[in-house]
Amino acid sequence: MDAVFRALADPTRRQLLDSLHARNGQTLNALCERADMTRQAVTKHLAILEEANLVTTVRNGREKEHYLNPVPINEIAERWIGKFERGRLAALSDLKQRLEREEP
Amino acid sequence: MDAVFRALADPTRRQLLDSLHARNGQTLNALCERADMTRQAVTKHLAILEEANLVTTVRNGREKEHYLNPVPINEIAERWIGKFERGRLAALSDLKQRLEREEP
DNA sequence: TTGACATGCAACCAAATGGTTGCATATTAG
DNA sequence: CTAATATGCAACCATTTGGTTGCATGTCAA
Repeated sequence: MDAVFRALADPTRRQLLDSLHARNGQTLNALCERADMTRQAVTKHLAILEEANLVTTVRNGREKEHYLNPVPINEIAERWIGKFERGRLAALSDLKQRLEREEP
Repeated sequence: MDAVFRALADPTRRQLLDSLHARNGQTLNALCERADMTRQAVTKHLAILEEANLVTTVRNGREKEHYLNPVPINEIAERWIGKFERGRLAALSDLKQRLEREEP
């Protein structure tokens, strides 16, 4: 879970996920074309995404296909974000009340 | 949005959000008691959470109350995570169709 | 008023991060 | 076979990050 959050923290990595979301199974070089950095930098980002289980790879000859795995994102949405959403309305009205009390 | 993702990347900060979720409006010292670091370190984390608009503060005399703001988390859930969840179901049904076609 | 308490600010430090370059390896095409 | 292509590995570097210590400021209570 921590690995997923840290993987999502970087905009470049989110852009890579976006790219895979648009076209799944892209090769490393294909992903590099859309990114403004060296291939090796992209490789590092992909390794972090893989470690967070957000990307799965399949070796195909000398190429490596990258597939998006949305399960960890789904888990975060359900197990972590859901908790805060449930408390959302209550917290907002609570904050509003306190602010109004501050300024009579 | 980027600030929110980066703020959520650190486990200490997520723990602070948890703490505020359990008891909203806590003071800095109160938040420090649950954290295993100096007050100044907690201050820095809270500043990052504030900059991401995840935490709002109200000065109350010599104390400062911290309130959780779940709106940015909600926005991420709706605008960003939702996209991948939609793709997930599509991918699943796609996989299901392929499997069914594979095995007639 | 004075001392204790809550927070703020700044300098400093080690480690992690994000990127580069250079070279190695493996596979496919001609 | 050989050359081009696709990826892997490692060393190196600058900046950011997460933490510390030390001191300053502001507020409440006795």
